[in-house]
Amino acid sequence: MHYWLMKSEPAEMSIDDLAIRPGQTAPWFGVRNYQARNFMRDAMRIGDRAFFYHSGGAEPGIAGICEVVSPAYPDATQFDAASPYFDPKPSAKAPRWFNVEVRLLSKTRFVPLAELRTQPQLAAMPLLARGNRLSITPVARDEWRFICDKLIGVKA
DNA sequence: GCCAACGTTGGC
DNA sequence: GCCAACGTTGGC
Repeated sequence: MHYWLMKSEPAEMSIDDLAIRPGQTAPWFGVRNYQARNFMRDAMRIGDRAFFYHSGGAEPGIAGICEVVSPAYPDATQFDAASPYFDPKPSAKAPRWFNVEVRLLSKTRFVPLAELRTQPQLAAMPLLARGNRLSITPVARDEWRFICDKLIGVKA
């Protein structure tokens, strides 16, 4: 199993929005970055865990824990001219963008980005790298355990 | 609202 | 294939 961190702007979809969806499940559509797409398409597996991270809001940070519940499949919004995520270049035969689906496992104590930055054990996280903008980043097993055990207070 | 950092585009 | 220009992300 692999671990991830997935960013969502609360205005787009917050942890509470996810919590009230049918099955507490949502497609992670709208990723338009090749590196993040490749993580979803090539590396994510059903059963992988991910931190649900709020970005762009008043206070960024980890808000919950999710589980990957589907393989990656073509992101429908790339074909939808009415969607802000519309991309004219891909075709149905050659889709460019993919998404998995995630299910909420638990809403957690909110762990602010500023708190993550103070932890030496987490210094290598891509999330904390200077200038990082990737919306999906891998989390190492020991980083996952540390955040769950020491910061959130749940068993990893 | 600002701006640093980064990815993408497109002309050559 | 290079690289300047542009658009976007996201913390502050």
